[in-house]
Amino acid sequence: MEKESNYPKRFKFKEVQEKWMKFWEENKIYAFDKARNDEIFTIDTPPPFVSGVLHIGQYLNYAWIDFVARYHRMKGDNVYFPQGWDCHGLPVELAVQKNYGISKDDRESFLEKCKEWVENNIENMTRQLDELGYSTDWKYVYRTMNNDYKRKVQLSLLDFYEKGLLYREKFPIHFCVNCETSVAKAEVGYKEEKGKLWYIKLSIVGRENEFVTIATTRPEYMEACVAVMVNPNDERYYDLSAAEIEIPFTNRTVRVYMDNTVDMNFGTGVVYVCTYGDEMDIKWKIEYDLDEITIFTEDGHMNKNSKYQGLNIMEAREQIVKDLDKEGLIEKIEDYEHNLIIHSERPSCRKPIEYLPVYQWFINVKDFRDEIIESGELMKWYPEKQKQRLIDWAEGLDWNWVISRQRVFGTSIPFWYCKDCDEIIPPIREDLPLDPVKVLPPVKECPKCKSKNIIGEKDICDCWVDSSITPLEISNWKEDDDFFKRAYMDAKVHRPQGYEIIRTWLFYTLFRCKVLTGKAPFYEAMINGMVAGPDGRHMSKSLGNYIAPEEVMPEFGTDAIRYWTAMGSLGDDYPFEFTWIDLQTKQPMSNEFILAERQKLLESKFNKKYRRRFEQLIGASRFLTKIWNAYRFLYLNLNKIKITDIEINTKDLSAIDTYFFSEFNKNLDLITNYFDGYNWHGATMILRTFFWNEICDNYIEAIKHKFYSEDKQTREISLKNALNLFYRLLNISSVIMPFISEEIYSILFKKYTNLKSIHSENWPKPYENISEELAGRGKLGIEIMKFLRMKKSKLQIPLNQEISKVFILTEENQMRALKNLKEDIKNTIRIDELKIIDKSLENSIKEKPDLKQEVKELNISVYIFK
RNA sequence: GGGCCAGUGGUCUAGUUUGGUAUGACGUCGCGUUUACACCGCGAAGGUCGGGAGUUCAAGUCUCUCCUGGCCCA
Repeated sequence: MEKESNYPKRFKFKEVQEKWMKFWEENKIYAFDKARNDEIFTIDTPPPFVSGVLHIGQYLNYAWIDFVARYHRMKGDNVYFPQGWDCHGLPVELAVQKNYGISKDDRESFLEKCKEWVENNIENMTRQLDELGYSTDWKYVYRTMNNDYKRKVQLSLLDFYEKGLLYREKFPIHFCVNCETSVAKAEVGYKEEKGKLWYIKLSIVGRENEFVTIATTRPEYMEACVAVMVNPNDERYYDLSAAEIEIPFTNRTVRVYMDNTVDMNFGTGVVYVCTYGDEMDIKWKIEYDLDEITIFTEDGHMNKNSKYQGLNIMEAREQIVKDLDKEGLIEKIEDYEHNLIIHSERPSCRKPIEYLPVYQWFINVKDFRDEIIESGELMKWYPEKQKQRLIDWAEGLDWNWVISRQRVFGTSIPFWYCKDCDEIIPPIREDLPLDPVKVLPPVKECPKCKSKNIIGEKDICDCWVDSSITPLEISNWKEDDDFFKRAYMDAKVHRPQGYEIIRTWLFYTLFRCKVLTGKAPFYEAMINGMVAGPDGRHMSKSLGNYIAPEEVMPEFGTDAIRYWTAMGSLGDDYPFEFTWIDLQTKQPMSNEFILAERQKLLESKFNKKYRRRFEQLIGASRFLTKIWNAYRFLYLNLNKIKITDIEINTKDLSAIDTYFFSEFNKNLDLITNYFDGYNWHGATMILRTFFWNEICDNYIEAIKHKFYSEDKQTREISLKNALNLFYRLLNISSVIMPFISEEIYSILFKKYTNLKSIHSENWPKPYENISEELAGRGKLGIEIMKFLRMKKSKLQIPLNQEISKVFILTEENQMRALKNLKEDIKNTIRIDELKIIDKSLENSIKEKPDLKQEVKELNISVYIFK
């Protein structure tokens, strides 16, 4: 007998994970073979933003990607599976400012710190992915902050410039006049505020004493008014079509436009368009090509375009209202509650945000709407319905892409411009990558106006400019033409991602890669949903429904987490379940109660009183334990029964074996179909049910007795058959649960194959030459066993106790089959005396059974004697 | 405010494209206690498919509307 340590009762995932993580890396189990020259299956994985830790939603995302990689490798595809890191972003700058107290103005050391911070985070997150069993080949890792990556980004921008698709123009951005800085969209928020609605009368040109009344929350914008809008369906204003309106205190008039996005129920149904009161103003300015009249300075005062020059915004508002009132132009003032856009990410500020036009860099994307849709249509979508998100977005697109950001840590926009005539000066291709702030322009003077006033652009690229060329980065675009052809042009490129970035990452990638290469980048996309809290709401710390991966990984291990992710459904949100439990009473507690307790108690006390129970992960762990126990049983017998291989011979198959092999074939087919459609949920359900309820509860139970047979050959053949079937199931499991599969493989199967790792194994094949007729007989046997087991339970006979006598009556045509199954039934159910009797002899049975029942479906009657 | 997606027993989930009274798991309850596994086995209860209206012989499945949640945009 071997020691307990050789077949531990429990699956010790901690040690197992460490062991195999190391083994896989040292033996390069997941290495991409660049020399292999068949078609490449490229997986264009999302480069996660290097926030420091992966959250549970990303675990789902990356586990799924790993399923794709493992499954396709097993299917024999030449899988190219690199991983990257999205390094740039506002949060890096904010973190560095906060954690190191360095200002952006100290550009060089600030950038150094940003890099350092990113490096640390990449290290942590790499470790997390390794722990997740992520089978990427780290040899092909990339980072958006590296020079070779930046080079590709800048080359692509130069291409766009040369195609006439890149330009520079003034465009309004969020601007905080309190902090005197531009702010990113992520830094602004909305605040409910009680304000006023001013009704202002404006006179109509050429119509004596006729006025139109507009309603506004921002009267100080009056002087920046460039148009007046009404809804074309608004009967009140039919006569206003194309009328000219006088703007008070200016010598200007503006036109009235009809636009059906105007809300007829707001105020009077007439609104004015200014530079720029809100986002609608920006939209209308572009749509109707309106003038641009700025009246604010960057420090929040009126500028030279205003008669109130020098006053701040609120002072100007007061004054203009007074002046309008003096002229009798204020019709009325109402209280009004509205959402104010504020600088919400800086708690010390939280002041209103204005829109100020500044020079921005643009890429023309509007003209490529149809091409993007076409690229989307060319792809296979899993699930199909997510395609709609892309198409709706593309169809509704009405702005070009603003690619510049007023930040410092990012890819430089590699252009200069002439301060006098706005001419753009491109870099020399061979000089890329470069930072135009630090490098002199390739010309001495402006080629257009001869000015010497040439400025290097200091804005940097939006992160999506970096990340929307990932298929080009991983295929070595403009570095290695041969590999680019193989890994992009001729490859099947798979794109896995969440639905929340269809409109950004996927959209821009489809756009840019097509423009740059002429070929739509993707063969297919697999879309995952978002992970929600147990209440179905978005996970957030303040809602108390948040869970960090490190809170559950040590308790349940990787395979259980991966199993949980596999149970999520394709393209839909998936809640992470847990229940709060009172540790004393063991009762579940409501979320509201827990939130209240959290606020009342100290954290340490709270943690002593309450604990979370993770139902889904418990369910996953049980399945792992079940697999583990099945392995242990086979292993224990393998120690007693010596076999030299696990090959099967069709002629050695019993009816029972045949039935389960046939069932395996059917289930393999189902699972393969589910996997082909990236429906992990469907596949995992089948695997679990088949393995647990068929293989463990029925198959192993039904062949157990053969392991103790007197006949050596019976013992060997039955064990071989069982191991063979178990191995195929283990191969399927290895996609979802790589650690337990490898562990069992190493103990049970390695000696019969010549593979270092189960992860080098192929996708299992179905059993050949299976007699369906024999399988039918096996099924009959199993059904009878199930029936007898149930009745034994009903009669309260312990399962290990023998039933003294059982008669099975059946018709002539089934007699032979049952006689062949007799030993299996007798030994599995533990019956002392089992008789198969012809039904026509029923009347001759004199004994009184404890239970007598006819089973029509099986065409039998059963007599049971306790 | 707009667009899209989702809403199935206490909880999660299959089924919705091609209409015919619902799948599996967790939990609950009853019985069984041990040479693979009580993180087990056998069995049972529990839903009319978010609300309402409509189409149809028939709707979870089609149409409309409302509610709730999610994502993106505003």
